[in-house]
Amino acid sequence: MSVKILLADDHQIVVDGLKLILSSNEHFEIVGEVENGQEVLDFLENQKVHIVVLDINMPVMDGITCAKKIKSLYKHVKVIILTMYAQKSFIEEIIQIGIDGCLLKNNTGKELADAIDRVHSGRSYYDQIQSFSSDNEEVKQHKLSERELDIIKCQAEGLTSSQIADKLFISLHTVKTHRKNILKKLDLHNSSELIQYALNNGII
Amino acid sequence: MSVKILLADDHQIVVDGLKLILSSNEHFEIVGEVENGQEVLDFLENQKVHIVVLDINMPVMDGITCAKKIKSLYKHVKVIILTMYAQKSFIEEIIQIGIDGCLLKNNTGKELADAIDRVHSGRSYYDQIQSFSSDNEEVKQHKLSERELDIIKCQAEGLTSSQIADKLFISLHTVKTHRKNILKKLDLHNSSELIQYALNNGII
DNA sequence: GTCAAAATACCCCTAAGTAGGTATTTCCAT
DNA sequence: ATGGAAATACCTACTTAGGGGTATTTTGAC
Repeated sequence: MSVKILLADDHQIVVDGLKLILSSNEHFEIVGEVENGQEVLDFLENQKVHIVVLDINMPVMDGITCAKKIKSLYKHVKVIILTMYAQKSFIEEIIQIGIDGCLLKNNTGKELADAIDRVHSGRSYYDQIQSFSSDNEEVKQHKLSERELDIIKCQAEGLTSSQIADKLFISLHTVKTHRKNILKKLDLHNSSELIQYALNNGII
Repeated sequence: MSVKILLADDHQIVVDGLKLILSSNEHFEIVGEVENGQEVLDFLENQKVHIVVLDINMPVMDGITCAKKIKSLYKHVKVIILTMYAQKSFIEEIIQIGIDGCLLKNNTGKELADAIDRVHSGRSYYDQIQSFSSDNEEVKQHKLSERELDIIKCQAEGLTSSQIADKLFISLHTVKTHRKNILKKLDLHNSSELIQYALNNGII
């Protein structure tokens, strides 16, 4: 029986490429292509899928959030994350969520195919990432809370602290406290570094 | 005679995909794959290439800088830019440099093949971009000077204004003036928006 | 129920950024 | 050589961010 694969990436040309890479393997079957996390969930409602290949940086719903929902709603569906950067800060989260595989986009197509085979057979596939997963302690300290992520997202939109306060219905003091904690956790020192970090780590 | 194509993208999986997409067309020949702009120039020194397909966001040397050098050193070599975002701010520059084609990564593989055919036959291919190129006036106002780009890059590193001043050997006042002008030109209002803009437009 | 983490909110103070000017010099192109 | 853009520098003023506290309430896990 062929492995039913759903591709989720907002760049059509990447999807076209992945499709061709995977179609060279005859027991792979691309059952769908979608552009964001929400569409993944919509798709899974109606179609049988073995493996979802997820881009981390997608509009509407990002890959990590999507993976979380997949794993809580469809335990049997395997998830492979495809990402542009080595996203250290997410490794702990990725493992905790139970994501089955993780590859950088500078892997080769063959490695993706290998990862799919491996994951489909119930094992996991982490490339260039084993090194991180050992020292859980430190990683854990870097993990941000949901509310802290809210703050970052608002700030990335260019909102000032008081605008964020209004939007989230909290006090200006609270916003400042959150950002203070974020900067401390991540060892950053100003908003420029924060936005850079957030973009490079798939937070926004 | 087949069209000799050089692919330049730092994501191997995208390159693998492009290769497969293009190899379905028998008069295309992928003569090389490289990871950054410098390698493109090295390659062109020794090999005959008709068309270079360039990613904008590459390490070591970005796509725009590379395209400039290609066009000044090898007038006969055609350049097609492949980019993640609609990079409004670069359109004027792209046209001025004489880049032959520009596609977003959310185009399909077939569109890339069409673009290559079109460019190879001496025409140009701009997708979703014609709309910008008409009103040159406004675009020109958004163009940033070299020094302004320096300031942005420093700020993206997390440097404060006085640190930037020290690094560039100019006065704190000058740094502030530059940033003020940048924000005004781009109609942005704080550093978070600026960094976001810079990352989305290939400035950093 | 208890404990810890998260979210909330306030205080202080200093540093930095934002926004409006004006003005000079340097450099390139017509 | 002359105009215009770019880079430089300074002024005032106001706002925002950054960094140090402390403290309460809410929430979820065990």
